[in-house]
Formats: sequence, C-alpha cells, structure tokens
Amino acid sequence: MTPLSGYVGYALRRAQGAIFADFNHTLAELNLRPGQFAVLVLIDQNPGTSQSSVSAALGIQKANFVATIADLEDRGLVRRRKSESDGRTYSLSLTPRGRATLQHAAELQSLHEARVIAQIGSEGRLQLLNLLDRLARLPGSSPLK
Amino acid sequence: MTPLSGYVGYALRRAQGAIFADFNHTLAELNLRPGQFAVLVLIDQNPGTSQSSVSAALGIQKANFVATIADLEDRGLVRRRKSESDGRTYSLSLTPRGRATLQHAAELQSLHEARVIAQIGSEGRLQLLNLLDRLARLPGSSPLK
DNA sequence: TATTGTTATACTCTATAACTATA
DNA sequence: TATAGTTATAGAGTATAACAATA
Repeated sequence: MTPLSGYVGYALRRAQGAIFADFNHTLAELNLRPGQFAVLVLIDQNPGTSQSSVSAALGIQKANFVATIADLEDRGLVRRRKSESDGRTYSLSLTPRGRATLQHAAELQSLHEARVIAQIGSEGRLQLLNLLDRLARLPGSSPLK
Repeated sequence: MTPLSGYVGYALRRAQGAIFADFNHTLAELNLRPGQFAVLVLIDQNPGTSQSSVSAALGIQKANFVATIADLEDRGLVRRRKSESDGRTYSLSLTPRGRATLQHAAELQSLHEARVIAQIGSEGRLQLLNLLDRLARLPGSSPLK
C-alpha cells in the first residue's frame, strides 16, 4: 500500500516511534525511559531545582510529574529535600547512585545517538535539530487552555 | 532553566507535540485527529482495502484499529462491506460524506502545513521530510514486516 | 496451519479540576 | 491572592495474548 508522504506530522510520528524504540532498547538494562533520562539530566544540570521548574522545562504538567519523580526517588536516584527558604517547594538533587546511573545512561545514549548519525549523518543530525527546534516554537503549541 | 539540547529524541518529542497541537486545533471543527485523518486518506487512495492493510501501513496493531474504524463507520464517513472473495475481510471505502469530510479536512490540513512552511521554509520542510523518513527506517524499529 | 477481525487487558503519556499548605 | 505539590480522573496511543471465523 502506498505510504503516506508529504505530511510533516505523520513523518514526525513515524520517526519518533523509531527513535523512542531504539532509545528504549538501548537503555533497557537501566530501565530508564526517555522522559526519566531527561529528568535526571535536568536535575544534574540544575541541582536544587524544584519540581515545577523541571516539569515546566520539559513541557509537561506538574501534576503528571509527581509519579515520575516519586519513582526516581523510590529507586534511590533522586533526593527530595524540603526547601528551608520556601516551605512549598522541594529541592531536587541526584544521589551518588543517581549520578552513576546518569553517567552510565549517557554512555548508552551516545550509542543511540551514534545510530542516528549512522542513519542521517552528522550534518543531517544538526540540520534536523535546528529544524525541530524551530518547529517546537510553532505559535499556539503550548497546551491549549 | 537551561533547556535540553542535542538530543534528537527529545527534539522530536517537543516538535511532535507542537505539530499535533496545531493540527488538532486546525481540524477541531471536524473532530478529526491526525490518526483518523490518515485513515481517511489511505482508504481514499486505496478503496476496497482491508483493516489489516491500513493498520499495517500506519504501523499500528490491527487490534488497536478496531475502535478507530468503528468510530469512523458510526460517524458515517467509512463504509465496511463484507468481502465476497474472502469471508474474513471487510472492504473499506469512503462514503460520500466521508469524501466531503476528507476534502474539507485536506483544505484545513494545508493551512496547517502552510504554518509549518512559515516556520521552517519550503526548503526546510523538504529537508525535514527527507531526514525523518530516513530516521523512521532505523533498524529494529519497523512495525512493518 | 495461517490470517482477519475481535475482545480483553495493561501500560504510558497527557490534560483538567480541585484540593492543601505555604507564600 | 498566588504558587508548589498533590490527588483523582479521563482520554488517547500503543502493546500483547487469546479467540472465532475463514482461508
């Protein structure tokens, strides 16, 4: 059957399915899905940050972030400490085990990214990142209210 | 907070979120989501096709296609006829209303695609389609067999 | 035996509303 | 009032296993 072509949305869905499948397969031994990996990276880069900040940076609802952060805390990868300056917020940081896991994950992730480069080339990857970044800035793409 | 950058998978997720939100907003009056639009396009291009063929072409499980096709049939957009040559399959086609809806949807979709072009340019869009198509062919990611 | 369509089930991601405690 | 975190809920999307009817 003639495949659909010429639809950016459809092409994005198919590509993301392939990329996420490869990512999940590559990091299967760590039991880390793409979103969890992203959370670890952000906390590592912004130690002491809050749940609201991380969820906002990832473009997800803070309500949907509760289960994710609880899981990472239960697994001993993230530490949540009550902030002293603001009783409403938790201060997030990686545990030593979280840092070790992130380092291992980053190595596996680079294998995944290498497969991307093998598929579309280094130059193609940079073009792609640039195009996707501009697409993500489409007007009205924030959650509809 | 410093955004994540340099991860193709993350950039894909953000871009797809923006694109799907824009698509859904653009076709809201028809109550057609991206997957449903794709089904109408495929049936229109392949009248008489089967549920298995369409679901395989879209890279989804045939089990998950049952609810989708039932909804489109209930809305009077798709007709399912028992095949005479093979008692197991249904022959799918668009109803007149389905064709009219698809035509209207295609017009709205082109407005959506125009916004994509406004964001990344005609040339950028073609580059993107090419890159995404190659990414979808990552080894081990093929729902198509 | 294999395939088509189906049911049932479960898991992930996402969206919204409403609540609490703090500010 | 406004914000951080939470709970509850609902809707899509996707994956697998098993089944009846048909090939």
